[in-house]
Amino acid sequence: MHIYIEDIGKYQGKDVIIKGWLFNKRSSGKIRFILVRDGTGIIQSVIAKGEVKDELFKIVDKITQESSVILTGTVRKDDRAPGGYEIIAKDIKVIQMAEDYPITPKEHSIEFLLPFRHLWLRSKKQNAIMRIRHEIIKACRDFLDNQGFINADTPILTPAAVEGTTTLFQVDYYDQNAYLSQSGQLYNEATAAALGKVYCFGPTFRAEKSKTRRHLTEFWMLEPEVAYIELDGIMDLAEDMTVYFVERILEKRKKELKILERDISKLEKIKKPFPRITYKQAVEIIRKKDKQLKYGDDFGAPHETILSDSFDNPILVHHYPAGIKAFYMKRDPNDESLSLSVDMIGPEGSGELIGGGQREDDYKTLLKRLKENNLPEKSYEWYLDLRKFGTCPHGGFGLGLERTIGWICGVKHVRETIPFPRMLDRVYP
RNA sequence: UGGGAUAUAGCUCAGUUGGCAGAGCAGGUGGCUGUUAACCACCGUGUCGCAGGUUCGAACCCUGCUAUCCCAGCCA
Repeated sequence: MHIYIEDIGKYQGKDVIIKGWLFNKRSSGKIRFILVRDGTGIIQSVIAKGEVKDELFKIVDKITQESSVILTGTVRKDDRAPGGYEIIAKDIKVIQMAEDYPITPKEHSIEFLLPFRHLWLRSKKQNAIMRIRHEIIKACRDFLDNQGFINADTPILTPAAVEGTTTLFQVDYYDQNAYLSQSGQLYNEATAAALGKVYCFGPTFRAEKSKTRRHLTEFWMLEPEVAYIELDGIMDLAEDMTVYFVERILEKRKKELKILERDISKLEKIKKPFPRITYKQAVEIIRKKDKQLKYGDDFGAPHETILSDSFDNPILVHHYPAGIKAFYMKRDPNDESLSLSVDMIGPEGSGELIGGGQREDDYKTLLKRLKENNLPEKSYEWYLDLRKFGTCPHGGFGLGLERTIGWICGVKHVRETIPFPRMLDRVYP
């Protein structure tokens, strides 16, 4: 019976079939140990001379790393085996003998590994990161779905910029130009007014000349948007969702965190309530360590790290000056210079994980903002309509998936948190 | 787009004052009946990033170029 290695514990004493690839092998006299991986785990198999056909024994000596194999044998509990179980081999069928696998069992540099990303994904740590990525996605979706959110995805091909055109990828769209979406937010506002509570989740594209450990040109963003919500409610949502997926990872993916040598105690400290501080208070905290920063400046990466080092939890920074936020942010009725915006700065220097806020919901004010930003009114006609036909206070946020995974996994650079990273100088493989 | 660094064996790196091109790992062969990144012995491997220059002599010094990595702005 074909089984997966992650389920091996259920088959003690039984004969099973494992379909996978050779991870590594060792030998000692008349006994051979092979490690087979199948994507769900790694299992050791023992091949002893005299207990199997001589022919099989010879094949084992020849199998190369990453050759595809089908292993048949009996499951046995044994403390000497990594993982606690091993398979006493009865038969091994080589589906294809791999030649000179480039990623040998030793340390490699990132320069070497990146062009082999298609193979690098087979390694233990990358496997663990991808499993955590999957779990975070699933947890966020479950969290939103349980609260009655509707997944209403927004287009990737869009007619115009959301916030300026310099950072957009342009594509030919029959006889006109289109752009790859850099946010689903504006469309989210339309679906929120149609469905109440919505989210979109998909790839977003930024043609920024960014070459930092927190940037990809193609990344995934989860964007919830809610009708009849105000800034405090948006912060509650961001906080609750974060606590939810952190708990889920600690519950279901401890094994993967261990493979990644992640300090779990840091994640166990994530508890409600998160500190909520105004932009002004944040500036004061940062200025204790960096006098260069002035009120009105946006935070750079080192500033975010100073902030995150001051707390165990993620920090919700709200009421940024309107000048450093997008045109659609609603202004604070008590102070027109401030926006009803919020960013969530992740712990341990993981950076801005969430950006969002309450949207401008007044037709005349929004029109004025468009003009101030020299945005083409015609392209935004449909967006303005949302303020003409039953406007209401509403808002939401965007969560950067790769940065979130980087934080949870304790991986510094976001390129390892997506199967195939797209960066300024890299679109292969 | 700036600032910093690197480029030597398949990989990770060392290479002293300018004087024969090195090690570990991976690979190959042999040995070992419970190995855990197994171990032991033996074996092979080079456009020293590219193009010039200085020098009796350059991996090393000088000039230019190319590529890559790190950090940052913009942002999620």
